[in-house]
Amino acid sequence: MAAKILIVEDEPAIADLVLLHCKHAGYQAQVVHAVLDARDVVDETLPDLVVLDWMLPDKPGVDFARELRADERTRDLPILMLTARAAEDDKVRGFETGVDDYVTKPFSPKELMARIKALLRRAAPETSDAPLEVSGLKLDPISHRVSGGEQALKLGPTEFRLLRFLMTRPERVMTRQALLDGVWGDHVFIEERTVDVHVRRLRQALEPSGHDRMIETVRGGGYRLKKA
Amino acid sequence: MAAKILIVEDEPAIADLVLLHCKHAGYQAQVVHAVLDARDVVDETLPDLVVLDWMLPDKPGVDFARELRADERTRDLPILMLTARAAEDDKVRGFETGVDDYVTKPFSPKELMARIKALLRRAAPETSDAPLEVSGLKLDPISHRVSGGEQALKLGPTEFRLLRFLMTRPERVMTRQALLDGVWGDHVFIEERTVDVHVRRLRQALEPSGHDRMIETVRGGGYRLKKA
DNA sequence: GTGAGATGTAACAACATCGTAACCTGATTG
DNA sequence: CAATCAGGTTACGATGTTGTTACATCTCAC
Repeated sequence: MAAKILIVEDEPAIADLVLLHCKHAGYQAQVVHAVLDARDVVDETLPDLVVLDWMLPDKPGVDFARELRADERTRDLPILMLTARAAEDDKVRGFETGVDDYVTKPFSPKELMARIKALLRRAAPETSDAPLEVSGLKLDPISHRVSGGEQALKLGPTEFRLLRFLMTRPERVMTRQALLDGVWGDHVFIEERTVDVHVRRLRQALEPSGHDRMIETVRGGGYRLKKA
Repeated sequence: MAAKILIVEDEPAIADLVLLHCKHAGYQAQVVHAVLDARDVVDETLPDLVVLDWMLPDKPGVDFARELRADERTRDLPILMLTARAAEDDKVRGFETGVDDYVTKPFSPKELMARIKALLRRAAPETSDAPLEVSGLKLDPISHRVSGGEQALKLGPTEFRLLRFLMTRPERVMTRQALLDGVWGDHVFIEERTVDVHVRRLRQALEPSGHDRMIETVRGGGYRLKKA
């Protein structure tokens, strides 16, 4: 399951360079040349990381970054900014929009790939224990409380971890194996069908507030936490 | 009251990156480039957290970490190690000296900040002697008096420290290990089940005023002091 | 429609967690 | 020294949780 990378870059030489390296590293990469196209691709495929040029024909890259941050669906999508400018001022502006990392041209492909890898490795914002909310369903990792609307919900430990995992990755289809790795641990030996049972239990636990319908089954794919 | 962060890093690019992010996150941050300078700053300002590079011009960062651990004043000062080496071996060496966390370059600024935040939160100071009150339950750290409503309550020493610890962290699920670290001391070797017994005793002591129900059990998680 | 594969559901036995009481030790007190 | 007390550990039973399995139901290609 290779990570999907979207490259937004109008200079062909650079775009090709990055694309090539990404593919070589085993990622599923795709180039677009303008923000307009980028929006479409993000909507359709929801990539795992965006490599974003600062200067683009139709719109500055920072603006697009801001757009991504504004949308719940892409709030945590890692963004790596690519730019010729090295001025301190720009760095500040970049970080203020929530760009995750910053590479100035000319760059070494090796360094770029290392940073991409690092971002992907930690893409899962599981580390943060900020309260989560998806469409009225609230989960607080600190107090371990879950509520749907005004209704307090009672979850078992595994259901809690499962829901937390899903809420940090809304709209994303998670395979049963991915759920086992993420919720149970990387190397456990558990039947995939067990996931189904826990999804069922989680749905049951969410029923009182009606949020059980947020968990969609993707036939042949896995499960997905629907946003609205 | 922003937390003070000291950054010990000789590579300007990285130092700036970290500094920028710290400031952006609202911390009071300062960069020094060598252990020699770091010592001075620590003595003068006693920061709340140190971001420490592994390799420094005058001395390895680990050595400085060891120094900090040896001094009573800085024994509990959180240290986050920054290193280019990814070898497992180094990680072990880092943790052995009492480094609290470890980030390998290249790193995602987002991840770094998340870890800094986590470390700062973990070190949340017990220090204040101000009287505590949570939902009608009152505790005075100075006179060691506890009362629920009009009812005066009688607690043993350990129960008192346990209650105080919980009252400074209401609504937060505390694992048994966290309670052992916080109430008994950081590295004691005591059975986790012992916590249960003391929670039981504390509940019994709170029973006269009915506040015993404030202490909730979180199955598979630990205990939590309910607020309302 | 039919059949095969995928998913939902319920039941179950193994296991883990937790509350509680009892026990033991060492320190303190009178 | 005896009595008391606080604190840590252990044992046991009640209850909750979990992974698996078997069977029901659904979906889709043919």
